Amino acid sequence: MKDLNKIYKLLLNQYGKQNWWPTTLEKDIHPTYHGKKLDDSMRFEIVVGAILTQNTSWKNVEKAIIELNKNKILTINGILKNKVQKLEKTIKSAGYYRQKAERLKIIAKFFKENPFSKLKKLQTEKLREILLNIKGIGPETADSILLYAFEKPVFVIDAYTKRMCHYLGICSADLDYNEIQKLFMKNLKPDAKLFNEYHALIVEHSKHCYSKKPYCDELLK
DNA sequence: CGCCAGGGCCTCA
DNA sequence: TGAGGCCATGGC
Repeated sequence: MKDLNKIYKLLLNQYGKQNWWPTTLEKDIHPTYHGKKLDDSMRFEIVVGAILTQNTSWKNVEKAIIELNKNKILTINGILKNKVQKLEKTIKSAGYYRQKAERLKIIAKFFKENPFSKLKKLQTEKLREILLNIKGIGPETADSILLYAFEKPVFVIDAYTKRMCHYLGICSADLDYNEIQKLFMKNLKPDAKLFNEYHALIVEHSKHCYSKKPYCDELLK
């Protein structure tokens, strides 16, 4: 069995750097993050994307984010000022739009009351706990926010990661979120840049190998 | 037409 | 605590 560091090297070699969090920079509509230092508006956009992409393809999320930006709703105050019905209409393409509109309201309120500058000073574990107590934020969304918006070395586990690990014989199919996360974090250097790329590479690789059955992974098996 | 997409909440044992 | 139902649009 290949170890997790080896798998990373294979994926990086195959697909190259992913430079997440992804944006539609070619459309020149919202800010580009590539190689830039994150500011708070960028961090918030990442949080919004993390909510919208729950069980949803990024393509559909991208449309919703563009619509939010066009309507000047892609900010904490924008989300707070607009009616939930307006939010629902704007993010419709992302699916589950009623739930997600409500969730955006809740997280906007949270980040209004708790600025990034304050939250950044908290211990990662403490911040994770706080995020998990927000309605609409589960383990994957919390960890995506920690890793991509706060740049904390937290490994994000998603359905693809579980599928891939099970297929490769790295873990059993029913291993729970925290256990499989530990598996990655114990075997890798705690480096936010590494975790950022690794998770993105797993998603990219899985779109090729783990989207439709029967799964077939010539690269890693 | 059916399946899937970068999940999470609620309910009910 | 864990399995199952539910949420919903768009691509293929």
